[in-house]
Amino acid sequence: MSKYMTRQRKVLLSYLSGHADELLSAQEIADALGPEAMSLSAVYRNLSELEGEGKLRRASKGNQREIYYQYIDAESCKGALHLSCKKCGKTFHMEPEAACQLLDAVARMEGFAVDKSDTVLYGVCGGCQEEKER
Amino acid sequence: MSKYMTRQRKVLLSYLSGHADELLSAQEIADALGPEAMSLSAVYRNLSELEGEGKLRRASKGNQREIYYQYIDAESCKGALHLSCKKCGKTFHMEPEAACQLLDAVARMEGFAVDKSDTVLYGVCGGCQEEKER
DNA sequence: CTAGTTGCAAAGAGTTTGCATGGCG
DNA sequence: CGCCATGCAAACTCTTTGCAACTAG
Repeated sequence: MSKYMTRQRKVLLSYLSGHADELLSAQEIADALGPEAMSLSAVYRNLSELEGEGKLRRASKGNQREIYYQYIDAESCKGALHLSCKKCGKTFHMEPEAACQLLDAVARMEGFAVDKSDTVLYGVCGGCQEEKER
Repeated sequence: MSKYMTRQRKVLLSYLSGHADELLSAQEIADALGPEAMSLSAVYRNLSELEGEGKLRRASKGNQREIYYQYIDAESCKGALHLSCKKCGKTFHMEPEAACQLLDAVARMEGFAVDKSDTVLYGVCGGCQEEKER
């Protein structure tokens, strides 16, 4: 898709690499990079391309209308199932083998083939559960 | 929250009851009810209220920017895990017991407490898998 | 050089809100 | 009757797009 590696694209990719798995809005990314780095529209256009390449996923956050983008780093995320904590907002990874076992179980029982890259489990992480108990 | 049961509210609730679990946009609902039934803004206002009461969930569909609403009928959905097919768009329910087993497994392995009412598994349903094979 | 990219500003799409009118209880 | 809800249209927010200037290869 992308033929040229422009200055803007480099900065964006660099930023995203350092923030893999985080839910970021286009505006947040543009702000983080600074107005001199690249325009908002360039952010949108690059995000769209990354999405087309499957390196990025669109997601919604809470009950907001804004679109959030999540960079899926090939190495750290391959095959992992994503767990998102509603309290602290952090994303966790479930080991690929364990995730496959679970999803295979769903396939056997329901005849439904779950797609790991599109699915996110929402709940409360271990850390936040402890806080709650106190 | 809602103090009066207006004609519009009745029509809306009646429609939603017959379409529990479906992903519907505000516009689709307004169109289905007809322009005489209620205005688009009334649809939005009522949906917001239902959301506040926990009877409705916001969701995003595919990679669209539109917000979709899903009516969670207390009886048919309690405890069930939702499975959403990316091909046909239909939503399926996974039996409560089976779902609990799976999610308990996640809790044990990862220390992560999954919330069934917020989680949706995306993938391809049995019917669409067969079509694909042909 | 040439085609892909960028910035800016204008256009779109969807959702929310202000205000006067109307209707439930 | 009083107050909540509705309808309409304007206001908003976020995202996309047109176009001329720019730049990577």
